[in-house]
Order: sequence, then structure tokens, then C-alpha cells
Amino acid sequence: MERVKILVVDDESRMRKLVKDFLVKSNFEVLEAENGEEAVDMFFAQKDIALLILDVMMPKMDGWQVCREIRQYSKVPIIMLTAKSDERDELLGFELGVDEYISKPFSPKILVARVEAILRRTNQQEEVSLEIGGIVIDKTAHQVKIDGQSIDLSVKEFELLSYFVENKGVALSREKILNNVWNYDYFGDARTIDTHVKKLRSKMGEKGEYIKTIWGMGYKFEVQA
Amino acid sequence: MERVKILVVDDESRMRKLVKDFLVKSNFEVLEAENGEEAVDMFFAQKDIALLILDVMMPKMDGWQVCREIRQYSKVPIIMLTAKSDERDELLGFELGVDEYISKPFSPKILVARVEAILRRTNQQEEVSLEIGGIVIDKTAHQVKIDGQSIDLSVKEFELLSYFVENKGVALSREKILNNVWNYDYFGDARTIDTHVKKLRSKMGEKGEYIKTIWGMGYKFEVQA
DNA sequence: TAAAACCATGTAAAATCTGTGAAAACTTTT
DNA sequence: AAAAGTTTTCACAGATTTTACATGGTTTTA
Repeated sequence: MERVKILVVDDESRMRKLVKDFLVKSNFEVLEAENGEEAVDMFFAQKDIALLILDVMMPKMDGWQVCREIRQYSKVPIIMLTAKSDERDELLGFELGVDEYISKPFSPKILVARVEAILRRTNQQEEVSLEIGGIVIDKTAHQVKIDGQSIDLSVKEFELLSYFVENKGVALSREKILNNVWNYDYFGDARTIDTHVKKLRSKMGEKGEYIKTIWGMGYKFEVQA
Repeated sequence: MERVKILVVDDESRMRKLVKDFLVKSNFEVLEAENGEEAVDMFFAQKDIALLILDVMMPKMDGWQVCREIRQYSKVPIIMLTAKSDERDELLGFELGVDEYISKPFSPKILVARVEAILRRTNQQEEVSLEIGGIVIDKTAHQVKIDGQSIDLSVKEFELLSYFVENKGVALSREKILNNVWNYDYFGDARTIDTHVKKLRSKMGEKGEYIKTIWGMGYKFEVQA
């Protein structure tokens, strides 16, 4: 099992180190950013950050702003660190979708407990396996079965199919696919998608037809005729 | 961007004014009703009310009843105002599809925050689909159905039809259509529109007649005869 | 009512896009 | 370091869409 990534954002390196130490001990992988801008960049460059811990007070871009920017694209859980309890702006946080506040100073146990609670809560909602039209995608096992028959997919193919299934019925532009399945900073040829779609379709046999071409637009995964 | 309409229902005019003031400050458009009957009538007369704020205790028809009547036809978000927290009937509310409770007295900020949170939440889930005269345009799926029957449209045709439907009843000059459906830097033949209109009409069968020619001016989408 | 202005339609050319195969560039495994 | 596998690029053919244009019909205007 791969370790869960947490991004810690604080301008004080001592604080970052402190938080990091606690989390690393609890077997999380910790990334650090020392200001809001760096945090946002890092979040979108990395694709699999499971939780953010944000200091409210930071130069350049404060925690609220980071929260806003990230919430435009992601529902990743966010914990806010506040110096005093009156720095907590519950109202603003509510609007922005903050999951939890922790006031400094905090005990290591509290921090880890909250992090684990939130991850447990959110992971429950996340589906581990998707099923549609005889296609079963097991994200944990990284395996796909079609009518009970396991098929071999490369990583990209797997991710692409997952993305399609997660967005079944939704018309997806190539650009959108690129931004979601490929890394945010990938600037290659959009035709790459076509090639992967071709392979996916062929590996999926007759169920490959579920991946529909929308001319001049992109693709759409849909089960009905 | 047009302002979002909220209907506030309470028998006390002071309370209505209070709520209204807060919401207007946050740039909502506020309609008022002073009892349940009026609220229901108003809701169905107005077509585009985005949210209801209902007092539970009202003469004639209480908040629960209003909720029931409206829920038969609409999924519009509903916030209930309760005098005391024990007036909240969570169970009943759950059945009726109440989205949120706010107990009086409440702070203006909380009210506005909840309203905005709910609108954000529901707008996300809301399908981007337009419906008129048996024509359903699902922008997400990039699909058009006529009387439940899916029809194939090219991208331009799809966009053109969407534009027409979004501007139903409005006479649209060719220039305007060109500027909105085509890129603003398109300098081709305006006759191109005619061709697309022709195709659209034919693909839409008898409903093609909804696209009306306005002589010497352009086109108009309109459902009635 | 005739002329002028304008629209609908069919046809065909032009532009655009997709599917495919093959090869190049990378990664990972052996 | 070679082999095996994966991902990306590229180019071409075929398919589809978009556009232009000519013709004939319709509406307006004078």
C-alpha cells in the first residue's frame, strides 16, 4: 500500500518540520510548501495529494486564498491552522469548504487524530470499485474485468478508462481529458489521447463501443445504445 | 449575469424585511410572500426562483405544507426558519426534502453563508440541461432529445440550437448569431447560418418549425404557434 | 404588380477531424 | 546493458463537417 500524501503549507519552517515529523511517524508522506503560491502549484503538479494542511497567515497568498483556488478544481480535504481561536473565521471557512480547524499550539496526537478522522471520512465516500455495463474497475487492485474476465491495461489506459467511467455520460473534451488524466503540466500532442482510446477500445472488445467519439469535441463514455 | 432570485416567506413583515435586506446586500434578488398560499402561487408563477426561505409557523398554510406542495413539482432548495431549535422536525424535514434549517434568531452572515453554500452545492449537481417544447438539450452529455428520442447533431448544430433555446423568444440577427455561435473573428459568409438552420430544421423534424425566419432580420426560436 | 431584396435548398468544394499503423522516445525489468 | 513494455509522436487515408455558391422561390416595397 502506497503512503498517503499530505501537503503542509506554512511560512515558518519550524512549524512545517514539526507537523511533518508527527505525520511521518504516523506513516504519511509529507510534502512542504512555504507559501500559498507554491502550495497551489505543487497541488496541481502532484496529482495524488490526499489532504492539505494550511496555515491561515502567510505572506503572498494566505490560507483562505489557497483554499479558494484549490476549491475551484478539487474537493481535497483541507485543515486550517490558526494561531488563535479568534483567527478562525468559521463563516468564511464554511463558504470555502474548510473541513477542520486546529489552533496553535496543538498536540501531536490531536493533529494526527484529526487527519486520520478526515481521511477515513472522505475515503469512505470514495468508491474503490466502479461498475458499469459489465465493466468492473477495481482501483485498489488496479484491475479491470469485463464480464468477469480480467484484461490487461497499462497505467495510462487504466487511468483513462477510470476517468471515462467516473464521468460516464459526460462529453469530455480532449483538453479536459489531458488535464485530468495526464499531469497538469503536460503539453504534448492531444492526438495522444486518440491512440490510447484506440488501444482501450481494442482491449475492451465489443464493449469498446461504449467509448463514443463526439466529432469535433472529444469522447464520451456511455453504456446505452 | 442576472441576479439569483430568492423567495422569502414569512408572515411577519419585519422578519421578511430583515432577511431581504441581508440578501439584497449580497446581490440576490428577493421576492416576498406573507403566507403559504401566496408562496406557492408565486413560486409557480415565477419560473426561475432559485431558492426558498420558509418560516415554519405561518397562518393558513405552514412551512411544511408549502414544502410538500412545491416538492411535488420541483427540487428547488428550501431553507426552513424555525423559532426554536425544538421546532425543527428533522425527520419530517428529511422526508420533505428540506435542505437546511436556520434557527431564529440568526446572524445575517450565517444566513447568507448558508444560502450561498446551498446554491453552490445544488448548482454543481444540477444538470446543465435546457428543456422547451419537448426539446431537451443536455449540455453535459452533449446530447439533444426530441420527445425523448435522441438525435445526432454536429457540434455547430448543437451550439446553434443551444443558442437559440437560450434565447428563446428573442429575435436574433445573423450578425449576432455569428458573433455568439461562431468565433468573433469569423468573417465568412452569413449565408452559412442559413445552411445550418436548414440542417437543424430537417433534423428536428416537425419541431424544426420552432426556428422561425424573421424576414430581413434573422431568426427566432419560439415554441408557440 | 413589378422590381428589389432576401431566404431556402441542393450541390460540391474546402476545411477539419478521427482512426490507424508504425516508428521513435522513454521506462522498467531482466 | 539488453530486452521488454509503455507512452508519445507522426503522417496518411478516410470520414465528417463546414462553407461557398448558384438557383429558384418568397416577401417586401414602391
